[in-house]
Amino acid sequence: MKRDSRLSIVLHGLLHMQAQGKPMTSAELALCMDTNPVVVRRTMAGLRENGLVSSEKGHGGGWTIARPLAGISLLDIHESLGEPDVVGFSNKDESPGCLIERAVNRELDAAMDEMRAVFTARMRAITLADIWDSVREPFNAHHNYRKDHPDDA
Amino acid sequence: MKRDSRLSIVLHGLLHMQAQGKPMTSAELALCMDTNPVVVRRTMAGLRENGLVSSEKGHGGGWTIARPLAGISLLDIHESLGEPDVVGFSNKDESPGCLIERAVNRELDAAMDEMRAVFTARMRAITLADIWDSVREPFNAHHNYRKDHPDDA
DNA sequence: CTATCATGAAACAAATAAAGTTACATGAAA
DNA sequence: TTTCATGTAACTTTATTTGTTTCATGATAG
Repeated sequence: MKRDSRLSIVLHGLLHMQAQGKPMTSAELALCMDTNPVVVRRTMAGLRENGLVSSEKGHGGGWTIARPLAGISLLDIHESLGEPDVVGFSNKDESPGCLIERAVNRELDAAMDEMRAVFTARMRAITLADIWDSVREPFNAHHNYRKDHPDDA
Repeated sequence: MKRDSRLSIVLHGLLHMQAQGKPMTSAELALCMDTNPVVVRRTMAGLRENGLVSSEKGHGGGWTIARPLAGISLLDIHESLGEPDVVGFSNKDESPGCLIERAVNRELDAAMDEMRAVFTARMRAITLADIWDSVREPFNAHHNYRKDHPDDA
């Protein structure tokens, strides 16, 4: 366990929810995603706060996507996870007195900012609908049949 | 201790070596950089293997930059550190069977690749000489005096 | 009503990796 | 031959992510 894989986990789960077409429990999602029900709840909690998904208790409860797929960008999801830093390195000291270290920080900060900008731009441009379509493309090409998918209703 | 800050550490050290104009011991560098002599040796080791710096034992020993500053790019240094991944997130499973997860990985991999490309391009374009110049600029502007720096000899 | 199911949340344990530290061997210079 | 400095291995500390246990809360079925 090293790098943050929550974005990967959440996206995987959301698209399984879409494929299912009805509420999925944390336990079901955890099975799909090879993880733990508590991890699912913990990770989905931020998305619920931002209105991307909703959750219901009791019989027939579970998780549901609360908005059209085309209205949920990967950036929305990233922000719902608390915007963890997507850059894997950092300066040793963020506000040093040493002029040399400040000059080093300036260069590295510029690189980090550009990396973050590239990430943000991409995540803003991609919606869940885009990924969902890319999942269904090979299937449709093979079977030439699309009626049994929930979003075709 | 969270993110990898070795690049920051090494750059800081190299420019202090440049400022000093003579070999600096690991202990001296560690003081400048608020770290430990062993950390300095460990971090500089990769740079020595790649011929960017040299080290000498015994009296008067220490670390020296082995090439002109303009011939050392930040990418050279990054590679000498073993090319640690500069992206701070990852896929949960790199080669999953699930088609949905594969589609998710495709999107995130594309974003990660673009971030790495941006980083690499920037690091390739910047040399130690560039940063060294940016350190001296404010000094020169203030004092209008440049003769006491080793690289002006 | 109550038994069951599912989320909510807190607390704790395991895994990983960077950085710090200790200890000692090696080799060069005074 | 003493001192200084690197080379290296082993261990500890700290930070972060993920996994796990436990129990409270609330909703539905019967």
